[in-house]
Amino acid sequence: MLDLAVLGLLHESPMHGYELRKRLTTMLGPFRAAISYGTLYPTLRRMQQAGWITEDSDPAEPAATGSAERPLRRKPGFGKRSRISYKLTAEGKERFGDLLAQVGPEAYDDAAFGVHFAFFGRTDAATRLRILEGRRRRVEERREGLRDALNRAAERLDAYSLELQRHGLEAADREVRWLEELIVHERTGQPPTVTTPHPSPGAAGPNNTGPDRPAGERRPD
Amino acid sequence: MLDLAVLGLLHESPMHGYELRKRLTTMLGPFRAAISYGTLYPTLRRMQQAGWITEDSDPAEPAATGSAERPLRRKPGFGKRSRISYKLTAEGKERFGDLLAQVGPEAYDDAAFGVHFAFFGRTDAATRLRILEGRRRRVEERREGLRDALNRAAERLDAYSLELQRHGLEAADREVRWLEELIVHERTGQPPTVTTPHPSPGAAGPNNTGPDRPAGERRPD
DNA sequence: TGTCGATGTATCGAGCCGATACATCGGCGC
DNA sequence: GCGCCGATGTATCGGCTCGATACATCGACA
Repeated sequence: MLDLAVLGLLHESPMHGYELRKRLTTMLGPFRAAISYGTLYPTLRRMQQAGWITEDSDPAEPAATGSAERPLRRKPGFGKRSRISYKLTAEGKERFGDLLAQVGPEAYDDAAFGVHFAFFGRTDAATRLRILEGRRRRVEERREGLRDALNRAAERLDAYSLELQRHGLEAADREVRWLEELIVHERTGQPPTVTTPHPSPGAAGPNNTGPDRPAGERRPD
Repeated sequence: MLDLAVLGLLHESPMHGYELRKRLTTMLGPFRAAISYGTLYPTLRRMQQAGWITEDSDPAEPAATGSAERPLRRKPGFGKRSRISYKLTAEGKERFGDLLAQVGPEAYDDAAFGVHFAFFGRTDAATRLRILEGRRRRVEERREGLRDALNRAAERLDAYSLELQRHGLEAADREVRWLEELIVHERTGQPPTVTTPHPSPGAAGPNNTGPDRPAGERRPD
């Protein structure tokens, strides 16, 4: 889950941990609370050891400002810049493509679905459809469970528990309808968000005209 | 979080782990996926060591059915009953009351809020209001974050990310409105769920007429 | 008789979180 | 100029939690 998100963000441009966390938080906003540093930094180290990312010594200011050698931060009271930028390796890009294409049941969980969806612009149409339908089935099961609980145990529950179940049922129902709309749009080749204030002319639209694009190697802008 | 839920369920009647998990799953349905046994059993052991619960040797069938010895599970091929029922101790009831009354910021997280809400029938009115308002503030913050992200970065995001943010924003907005209704009902002394199919006459209604009831010792039925 | 799914208890490795610590930098008041 | 403070930024630790897995029992159905 986190791997895919980090690889996708670093695919756009190199970044350091702090910035990465901010982007992750907004990206996962609807589904998770936030990513802790206690999660992010071990993940970065693990991905570095796997060879998917490397430390990038200076992304924006390539030390050309003067003769100052910028000795790095490593030991406290010694050294300089405190930022460590990470960038994708070739293996990292490959890994990103693999993770985008392979869709297991774990892709239907709240957070994982959000990440996959956020990268739909780089995903081929067949995979998009599979993910949307798998997610729909997942939420439908949840909805039926709620509905059964409401019908079977209505008398045994007090008013507050009842209201909680009712609220959950409504939310699940709403998400199913949302997914259904998206699936229809996918099938007819329409991009989503026809109601968005900014139609984002041309450039930002996903590649939906040709189905089954290879889903790798696509410049963000 | 789990502690409160388990104590609350065992407060109604003794139960074994499997049953406990099923009830927890429906109770937390709207907010979490499910509680794993790898979470539940260590929690039960911890609560047992803390003295809040004890093993109950036979709740429904007190071995009076006959001379059949019901070989237990303990060691394979040795021993007796396979179910282990747990019940609350006096300390457990006390602990439950404490957890119900004390409301920190952790009570506003998705899952914890759901648990607190499910036990509102045993919570005094002042605490109910504090939890609802805290939760509202929490969701409002999330909503504003989403709104800002949508306004600031609308051009930089592709259509799918945009749609994801929009969907999350709508969900947050809806929950805020739901909370607001509940708060109004609390303030005017009305119980929730006026739109429920079963009005549940009398018996199941929470004690909302008298504010600041001591929030302990109340038979479920 | 066999075996299959539901019930039931239990553990393990790995992931993840909240709290915490510490360092740097720019701006603001004085 | 100077100190303080909040935002930026990296990092670790203990403990909770999950998914996978193992194993045992029981009723049903062929």
